Amino acid sequence: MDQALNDTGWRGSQEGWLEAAYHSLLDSGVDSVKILPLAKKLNLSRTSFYWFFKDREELLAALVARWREKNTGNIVKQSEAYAESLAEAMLNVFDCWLNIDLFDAKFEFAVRSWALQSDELLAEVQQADQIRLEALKRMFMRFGLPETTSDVRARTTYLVQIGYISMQSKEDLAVRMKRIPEYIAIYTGVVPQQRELDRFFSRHGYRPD
Amino acid sequence: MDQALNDTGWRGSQEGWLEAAYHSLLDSGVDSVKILPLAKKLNLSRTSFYWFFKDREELLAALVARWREKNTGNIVKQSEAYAESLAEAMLNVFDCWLNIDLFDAKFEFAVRSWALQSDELLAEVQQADQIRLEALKRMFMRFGLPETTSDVRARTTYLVQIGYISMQSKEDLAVRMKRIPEYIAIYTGVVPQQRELDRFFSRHGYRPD
DNA sequence: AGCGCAATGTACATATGTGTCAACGACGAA
DNA sequence: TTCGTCGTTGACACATATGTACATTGCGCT
Repeated sequence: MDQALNDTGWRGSQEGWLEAAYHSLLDSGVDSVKILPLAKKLNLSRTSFYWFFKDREELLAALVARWREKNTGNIVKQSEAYAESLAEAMLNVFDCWLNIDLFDAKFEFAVRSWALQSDELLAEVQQADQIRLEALKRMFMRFGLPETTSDVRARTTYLVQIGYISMQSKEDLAVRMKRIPEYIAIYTGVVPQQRELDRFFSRHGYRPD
Repeated sequence: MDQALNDTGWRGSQEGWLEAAYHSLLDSGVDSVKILPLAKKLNLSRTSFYWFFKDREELLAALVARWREKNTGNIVKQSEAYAESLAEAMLNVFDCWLNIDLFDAKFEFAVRSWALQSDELLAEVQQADQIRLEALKRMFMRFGLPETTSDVRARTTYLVQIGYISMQSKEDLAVRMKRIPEYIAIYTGVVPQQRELDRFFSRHGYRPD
C-alpha cells in the first residue's frame, strides 16, 4: 500500500522530513513548508513529525542551516582558486553558476524570498552577501585593479548572478555558454583566451560547435 | 470610535483595501496578504471586504495589475529617451533605479518572490523580463554595438538591478551615486563625461563633494 | 422626514493548520 | 520472555483563515 519505499531508512527520519521540506521550499516558498502537507507527501502521520523536530520552527532553522553550509563558502573558495589571469580567475567563479554542487541557485532564491518575511533571516542573507562580495573584490585586487573598480566589478559579477536566479529562467547549457566570453569581457575588461575558454567548457561537459 | 476616516467620509474603499494589501505584500510577501489581518490594520470588519472584491483572488489579481502597469513600461520608455551618447542613454535608464515613481524595486521583488508559488504569475514575470531586456538591447544596438554584445550588456544592466533589489540593501544615495560612473563604464565600455554625470546627479538632487 | 442603498457588522459553516497526549506495535537486548 | 526504546498513530484542543446570509447603520436625495 505504501508506494514510497523505505529501503534506505529514508522515509521516517529527520533527513526524510528535511528533504521533503527542502523540495517544498524550492518550488513553492516557505509558506508551503507545512507539516500536514509534508506528512501527506511522505505517507506518514502528521504527528510523527514531532518525534524528530520540536516544532515547525526547528524544521525551518534546519533548512537555513543547510543553505548556510552549502551556498556560502564555495564562492569564496572558487574566487581564491589558482589562476594565471583575471579571465581565468573569473571562469573559476563561473563554475559556481553552472555546477549545482557548488551553488544551489533555486535554494538561494527561495531563501532570499523567505527573508522578505523574517528580519532574522534577512540579516543572515545580507551577511552572506557581504562575505561573497568581499571575496570577489579581493580577487580583482589580486590582479592589480584599483579598489573602487574592484568593488563595482565584484558587485556586477555577483549581482548579475543573483538577478539571473531571480528570473527563474531555465535556458539550456549551450545558450548560456555562448554568452560566457562576453560576460568575461564585461566583468574583467579583458577578452578571455581561447585555451582558457576551452578548459572551462570542457570541465562543464560542453563542446562548442 | 472610528479613527481612520478618508476623503469621502467612508472608511473603506476598493483603493483602501488595495493599498493595505500592497503594503502587506511589500513587507511580508503574498502569504501575508490575508483579509483578516488587513481588516485589523484598517480598523474594519473583515466581511466588509466582500463588498469591494469578490474574494481574495480578485484582490491578488488587482495587485498584479498594479505591478504590471507601474513597472513594465517605464524601463522601455527610459531606454528610448533621447541621448547623444551611449553613456547618456545608460544614465537615462539609471533614472529608473533611483526614482521610485519610475520603478518600484520592492514591489518588483515581492512579485518575483510570489511568482515562486504561482506558475501563472511566473509566466507574466518572465514576459516582463523579455520585454525589458529587448528594449535595453535595442538601446545598445542604436549606438552601433553588435547584437551579441548588445544582448549580454543588456542582460548585465538589467540583472545587476534585479540582483540589487533582491539583496534588499538600503544604502543611501551618496554611496550609490559614487559607484555610478564605474557602472556606466562597465556596462557601456565607455567612461561617461563629467557634464553627463553632472546632469544626472542634478536631476536626482545629489551634489558630489 | 424618511426611504433607499452603500457600507459595515454579527453569526455561522467550514477548511486547514499547529501542537499535546496517551496508546500501540515492532524488535533487539537482558 | 519481558522490557524498553524507537517510530508511529488517532483523538483532542485550539488558532487562524475564508466565504455566505442576514441584520444594521447612516448619508444623500427627493
